[in-house]
Amino acid sequence: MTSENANSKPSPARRLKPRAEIIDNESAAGPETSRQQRRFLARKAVILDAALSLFSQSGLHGVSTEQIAEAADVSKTNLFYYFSSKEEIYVGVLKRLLSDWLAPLDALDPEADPIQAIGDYVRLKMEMSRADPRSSRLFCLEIVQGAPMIGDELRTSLKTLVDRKAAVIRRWSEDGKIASVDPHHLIYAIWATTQHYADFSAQIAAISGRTLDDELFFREATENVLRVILGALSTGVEAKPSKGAA
Amino acid sequence: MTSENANSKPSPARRLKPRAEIIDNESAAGPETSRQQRRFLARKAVILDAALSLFSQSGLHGVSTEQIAEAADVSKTNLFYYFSSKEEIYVGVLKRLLSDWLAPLDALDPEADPIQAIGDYVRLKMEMSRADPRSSRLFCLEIVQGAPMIGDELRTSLKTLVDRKAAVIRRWSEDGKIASVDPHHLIYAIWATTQHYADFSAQIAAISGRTLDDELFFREATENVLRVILGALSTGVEAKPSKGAA
DNA sequence: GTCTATACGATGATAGAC
DNA sequence: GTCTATCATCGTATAGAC
Repeated sequence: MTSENANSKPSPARRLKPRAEIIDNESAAGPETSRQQRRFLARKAVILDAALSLFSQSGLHGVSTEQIAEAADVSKTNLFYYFSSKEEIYVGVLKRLLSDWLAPLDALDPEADPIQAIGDYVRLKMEMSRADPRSSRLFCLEIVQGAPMIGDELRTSLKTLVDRKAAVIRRWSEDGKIASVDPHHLIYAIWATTQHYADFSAQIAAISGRTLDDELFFREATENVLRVILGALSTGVEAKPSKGAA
Repeated sequence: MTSENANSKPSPARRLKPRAEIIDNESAAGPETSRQQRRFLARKAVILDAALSLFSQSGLHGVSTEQIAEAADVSKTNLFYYFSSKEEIYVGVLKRLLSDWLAPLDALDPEADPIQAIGDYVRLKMEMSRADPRSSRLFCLEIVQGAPMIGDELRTSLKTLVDRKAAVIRRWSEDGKIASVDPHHLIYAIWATTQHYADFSAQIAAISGRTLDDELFFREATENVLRVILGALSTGVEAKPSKGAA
C-alpha cells in the first residue's frame, strides 16, 4: 500500500542502470534525509507533477520526454539523470496517485453509521474528482488500456483493500442497517458515478456546458450521486441525502 | 449524426490528398454500389475493425500503422491507399462507433412507461458493454483525453440528442410518473454505471476475478445497476427492478 | 491495386566535457 | 549536476515498378 520500492517490477522491458537508483525509493524519505537528498526528491516531485499533467492528457505514448522536461523546467538530458526511462516516470506517477486513491476507501469506518459513512465516502470522492481530475483521468487511461503497468498492484493491494471493505458493507446488510446489496457492485457504482465527473468532463462540458469547477454544478452533481447511491441502500425509509443545497 | 463527410475538420494538422477520397463517405453507400466499390468499402471496414481493437487498447499514439496493417492483413503501403493518414483511420473508427452510441438513447420512447423505458435503456447499455467493450473503451479514451477529435460532434449531435431526451425525462418527473431528478445527471449516472463494466473491466477483473463474459456476473451487475438507477426514480414505491435473477 | 524501397522527421537515450 | 552534441531507432508517408 505504501508503494514500496520501485525496484520491484516495472513490468515490461527492464533496463538496468546504476546512477542515482540508490535514492530511488522516494516515499521512504526517512527522517535523516540530507539537504541534497531532499533537493533531489523535490526535483523528482516536480517532474512527476509535470508528467501527470501531460500523461493524463495524452497518455504514455502521446507525450515525449522533451515535453516533460520542458514542463518541469529541466533539460531533456537532465531528465534522464533523475529517471532512467520514460516508463519509469510513468509508473512513478501512477504509483504515487494509487496510494492517494486507496486512502479514502481505507478510511471507511466499520463502527460508523453506514449511511453516514458511505455518504461521506461519496462526498470525498466527489471532492477528489473536482480537486484532482488529472489523477482520476490518468488512472482511467491506464485501466481502460488493461492496466499494463499496475495490474499487479490492483490484484494485490487494491483487491485486498476492497475485499476487506466489502466485508464491512456485507455485515451492515446482514445486520439490517442497509438494504441487501452486493458490496462489490455497490463500490463499483460509487467509483463509476463519482469519477465519471472527472473522467468524462469533456463530454459533460459539451452537453451541460459546465464542469465541477462550477460550484453550483458540483453541488447538483454530488446531490444526485448521493441520491442514486444512498437510494440503493435504503431499507424502505430515509432515502434522502443529508446535504440539502440547491 | 450520419457521420457526414470526413472532409469537414479532422482537427490538427490537415494534409490534403486526392487519391481515393471520392468514395470516402462510407456510410452513404447507396443502392448502386458497384462490385469494386463494395470490395473497397469492405476492405476499409476490415481495417477499421482491426484499428478499433488496437486503438482501444493502446490509444492513437500507442499504435503504429504497421500494426494496423498487419492486423488487417494488408501491407503497410496498401493501408495508405485506403486511408491517407493514421488520424483519418482513428477518426473513421470514432465516427462509426459514435452513431451506434447514440442509437439506444435516441430510441427512448416518450410514450412508454418511464420505469420500463429507462430500465430497458439500462439493460441495452449493459448488453452493449458486454458485446462491444472495445468501442466503449476507445470512446472513453477519446473523452478522457479531452475529446480532441470528436469534440465538435459532442457539442452538436450529442448535445442536441441528450437535451431532447432530458426534456422527456423532465416531463415524466413533472407528471409525477417518476421522482424529481435532474435529467442530465440521471443520464450521466446511467452512462457511468453501465459503461464502467466495459471501461474498467481490467480493474473489476483484478478485484472480482470476473468479467461480463461470465453470464452470472453479467446478471448480477445488471441487476445492481438497475437497482441503483431505478431506485433513484421511485416516487416512494416500486423500487424493485423487473428482472429477478440470482 | 499491390509490392519494394526509401525519404525524412521525431524521439528515446547516451557520451563526455565542464 | 548540468550542458552540448550525437546516435540509433522507429514510424509516417511517398515514389515508382509491376
